[in-house]
Amino acid sequence: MPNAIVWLRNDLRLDDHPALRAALEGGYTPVPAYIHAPAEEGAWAPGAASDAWRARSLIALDADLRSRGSRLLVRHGPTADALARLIADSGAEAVFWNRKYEPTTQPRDTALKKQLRERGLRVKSFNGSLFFEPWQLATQQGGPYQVFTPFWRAAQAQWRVPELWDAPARLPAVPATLADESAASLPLSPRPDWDRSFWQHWQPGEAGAREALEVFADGALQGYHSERDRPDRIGTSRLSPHLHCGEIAPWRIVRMLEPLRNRDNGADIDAYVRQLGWREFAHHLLHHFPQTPDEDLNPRFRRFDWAEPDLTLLAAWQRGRTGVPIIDAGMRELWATGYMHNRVRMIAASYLSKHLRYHWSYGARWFWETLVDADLANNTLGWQWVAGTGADAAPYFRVFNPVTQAERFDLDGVYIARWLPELAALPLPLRFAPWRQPEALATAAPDYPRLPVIDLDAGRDAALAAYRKSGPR
DNA sequence: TGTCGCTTTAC
DNA sequence: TAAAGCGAC
Repeated sequence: MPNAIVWLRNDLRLDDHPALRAALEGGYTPVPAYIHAPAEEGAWAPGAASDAWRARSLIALDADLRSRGSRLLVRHGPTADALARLIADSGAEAVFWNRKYEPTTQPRDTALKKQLRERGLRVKSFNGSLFFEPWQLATQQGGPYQVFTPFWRAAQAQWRVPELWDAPARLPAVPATLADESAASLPLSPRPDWDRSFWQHWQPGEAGAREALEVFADGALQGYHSERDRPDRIGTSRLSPHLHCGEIAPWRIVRMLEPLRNRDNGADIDAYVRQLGWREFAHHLLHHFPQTPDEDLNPRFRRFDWAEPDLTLLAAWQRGRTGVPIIDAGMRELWATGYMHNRVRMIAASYLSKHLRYHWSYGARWFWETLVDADLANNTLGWQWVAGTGADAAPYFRVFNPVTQAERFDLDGVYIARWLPELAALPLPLRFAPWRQPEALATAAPDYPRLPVIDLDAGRDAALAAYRKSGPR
């Protein structure tokens, strides 16, 4: 059988893998390959936490391949050279991959496709990660959607969920002449190993993704619609890092959840699928507005009076020492697990971009380095949304009050107590705003900040004043 | 997927 | 006196 390179990127799975399927159905021996080439992703090369995740995911993928008689080839970039060498060494006649949509990698992949075809290879790319290609949905005028609701309405009108496809139990062996390099040898793990504590919370890899889906389907799905905002509960799917690496296809999630639909959980399933819709929307926006990882989409903010970050305060935000418990709990959850509950992400992001008035890109960069689910489309949309600078964004004047939010969503203070154990001794209303009783705080937690780094009222007022000053419209 | 301050309404 | 309603940011 002729060989076909199956170039793996953010699709580290075997089931529901269009490129792998195309190789097999085309009568090829798949040669699965991963090429490490972070420099080609420019300023948004994967951050440390998602690298650490990917290192484990690659090892899991290699094990899955080996259990079926194949294996993963690992190579170093430049990608064009690594592919050329793989093609030469294997005599491959075809190259298949699933598309990525980032502004740096997409032009690279388009150019590669052209070059490889000119050399007589059969090359084909597929949609391996989205319900819709980012260019597929368009407004009546033919432009991109900038508001989620009409985007989602259009998506639902054309809704089609791909068939599931299970990879065969046996795969053809990769030619023995192709050299091995262990996935474990890639420089993807942070030093020092700050990620050590992550892995009691996560199992990277396709099996881990499938297990996370089962846990969600049997648990948090019931009541997801209301509980997903509760950081103190396991109220979310926790599938985001698995989705980011492509360890599971979103259509498999939908196909697994839909049969569970009953009288009680219809709103829960709809609410979850709607979140997958935001992921689609994020990719749609990144495709049409490729500058948005670095620039405000709304031009009004070019003349907005962002504050020059004080590096000490920025570090306080990063490491959970702002003096505002719900934010510090979230930032410490992030540091300890590589993840933060979505509701808390919004509260922490609002504080950075409004109370502190730092440009959201400082926060986006920190999340990029520390989130295991860091995804350029989602991270960009999320930050521009909270900061009020993006598409269909919360208006800038919508300022979250972190005390009110904590009272509403962490009502028993359990989340705060979990990540800020030093505050667990404080009684309830005080735990949300400990500066209101300095003596009690000093006794319970002598090392915790006495006051928020920015006073809540003063920060809010300054943000609103800056917004007014940035002009009409 | 907000907050605040003010007014109105209900008791 | 407090909950509910409303407009402005």
